[in-house]
Amino acid sequence: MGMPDAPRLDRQVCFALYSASRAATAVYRTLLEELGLTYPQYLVMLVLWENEPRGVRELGEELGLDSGTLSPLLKRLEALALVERRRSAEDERRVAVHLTDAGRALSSKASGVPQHLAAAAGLSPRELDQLRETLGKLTAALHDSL
Amino acid sequence: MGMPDAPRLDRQVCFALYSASRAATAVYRTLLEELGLTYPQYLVMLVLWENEPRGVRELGEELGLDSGTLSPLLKRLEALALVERRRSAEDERRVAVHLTDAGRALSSKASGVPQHLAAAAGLSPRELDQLRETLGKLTAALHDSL
DNA sequence: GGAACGTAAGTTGTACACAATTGAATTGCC
DNA sequence: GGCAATTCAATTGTGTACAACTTACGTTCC
Repeated sequence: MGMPDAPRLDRQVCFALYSASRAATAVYRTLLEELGLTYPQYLVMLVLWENEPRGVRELGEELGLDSGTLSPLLKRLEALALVERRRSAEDERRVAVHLTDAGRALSSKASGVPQHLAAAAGLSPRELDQLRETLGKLTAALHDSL
Repeated sequence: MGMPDAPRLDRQVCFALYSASRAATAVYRTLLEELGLTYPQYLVMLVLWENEPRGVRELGEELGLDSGTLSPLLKRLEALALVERRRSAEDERRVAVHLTDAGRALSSKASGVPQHLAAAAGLSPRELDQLRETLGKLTAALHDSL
């Protein structure tokens, strides 16, 4: 029944991680549908709601995404009229991403999302805390190993 | 400094999940490079190494992926001569995915991957166990909420 | 002040994910 | 038996991810 030493074991943690991440994205998908955002777009908006304007590189550092991902994503946010990209006057290489009024206004419509997600998670606050901490350690160790 | 009630809190667990998952995929990317596989392709091979042949739908159920993801992925595995797809004779709708000799042989080359990943994770066996369990509960709850 | 180096954002190409649709094959139910 | 409903895989279209490359701009250091 199966190959003698096929690495089944490893499916465990990494596959669990992969599955959980996709499941969370799926829940976000339904919640964010009425806002017209995807999960990565929502993450960018979260960063901008905290503090704006931000450079593309800055956004990339906060989210761990590179310009290959962010450039088209920001173009779509701009097409939705939620952000504006302006070439910096001092440094023409930089593009500052500003919120529009509509982008700022979306913040209040998104304010219920975290509670919905916490409810859908079905874990106690203690478990969520523990999970966040373990995932942080894991991410750091994985990055160090590269 | 920042919007009054922008939902920063929620970046925590879900963003941690998203980051950890991408970090794990990045480590797999370097490990699997010499095998010529991506992480999702490796997952499919793991399932096939366990038991073979499998239908596309079966693979999809094990991995939580649909035919829109699997069909092109399996085509690439076939182009690599690791699998063969054969229309079932009894039910012409079904496609059975078989391993080739090369596909079977790859199993031994992949046998070191789990250990490498466990080492890169930097977590104790107890933490990994706990993490796997919590992620399992989380994934189940998230799926139930849809 | 001009070449070498470095940095920022964008582009290209490959590979997932997933919703929605299609088309072929099977099953159920009259 | 025959047709509607279902099932299966593939396809289409959109949106990430990320490596590799390009282009434009700045900085340094002669």
